[in-house]
Amino acid sequence: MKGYLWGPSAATSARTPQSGWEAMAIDAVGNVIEFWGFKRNQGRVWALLYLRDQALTAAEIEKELDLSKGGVSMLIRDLERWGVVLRVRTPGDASWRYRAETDLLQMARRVIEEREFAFIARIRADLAEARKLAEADGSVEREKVERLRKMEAVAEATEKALNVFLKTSRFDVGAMFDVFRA
Amino acid sequence: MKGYLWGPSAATSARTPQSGWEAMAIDAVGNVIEFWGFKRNQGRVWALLYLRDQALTAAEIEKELDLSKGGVSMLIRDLERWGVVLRVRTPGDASWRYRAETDLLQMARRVIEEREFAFIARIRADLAEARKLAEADGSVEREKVERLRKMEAVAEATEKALNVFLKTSRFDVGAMFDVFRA
DNA sequence: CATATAGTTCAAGGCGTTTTGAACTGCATG
DNA sequence: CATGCAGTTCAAAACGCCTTGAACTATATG
Repeated sequence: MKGYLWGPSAATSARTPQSGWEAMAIDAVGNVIEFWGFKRNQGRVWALLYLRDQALTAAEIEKELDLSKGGVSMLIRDLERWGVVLRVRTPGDASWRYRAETDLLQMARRVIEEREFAFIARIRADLAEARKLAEADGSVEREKVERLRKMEAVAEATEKALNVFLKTSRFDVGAMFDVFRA
Repeated sequence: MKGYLWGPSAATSARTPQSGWEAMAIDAVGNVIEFWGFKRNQGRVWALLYLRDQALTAAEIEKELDLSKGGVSMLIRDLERWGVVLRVRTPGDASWRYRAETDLLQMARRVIEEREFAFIARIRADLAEARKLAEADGSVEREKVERLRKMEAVAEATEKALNVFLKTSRFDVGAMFDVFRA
């Protein structure tokens, strides 16, 4: 419903969607990717490139998704860094073109691993530290220390669940996604 | 580092922490809970009540966590609705007191189930709809429809992974957390 | 090397969410 | 039934994140 609907401009290409199904799919991917903790527009850019199945210029992406020049630059930088978009130089053309690599879930897993694990690990460390301090302080009741220990377990549980989450997306899902790589 | 450090007020109770370990633990729980998609301060309120192991008044919570009156009211409302905090009336006291129930992870799972599944389901529906439209439109290449189908698979994968995530936190973790209920 | 166009950077602005605080409601008590 | 305090509500402020757009840098071309 947002972006991607500023008039027909029918001349652009035979591919320009008349009915909104392309935009709908693009936005849907944007939403999935947002769920995984990335920016909506990162998902939309990837989806556009993937669906069109051809390398587009930054200017084209900007126009198709109704983003700003600077925004496209930054979004592409992220996607390149994660290896899900490739920058290619076409012969007679002065500007770069970008095309989608297909391992979107792989990258999600990788980035989440780096990002979230560090975060949860830090929390666990804080709780462990708090418990140690409480234990050292002789005046703290045993029961209270016990409760701190249980709270640590919450953080551990989160870490563990996250682990399973990622493992699943690696094998279960990963196998399923070999279609992409084929 | 934020909230919870406005001077000693040593008279309040023998429990008032001199060294920051209690605040540290409370903030850590706030961070875990935020990770699970709730408000940081919902976690902090729960953690305070759980750690103190006694029913506190709204005024006390307000003071201990340096929150506003209105904020405490709303936070408690949420926690009550989710069943992780109970409202109790003490005999000689005009005001309510609140105490922590111990099934924090249970509630996280329940709320996530309601909230996230609906969200992902909607996305999947959008993608399916987009594919149907594309299929109906005869001018769309087969390859493109195929790509739409693969994008649907991403959404399905997300749903599946989420499922495993929640199942894990139910059994694996759930078992571990029987200590809370004991 | 001058020019034009592509791409990058980042301060400022926009936007959605959370928190505040003041007005209000409700309840218990004298 | 008047008073005071506990609790609720909600508009406005604060906050954090994302995007914009203008200035800047890099690159290709004649």
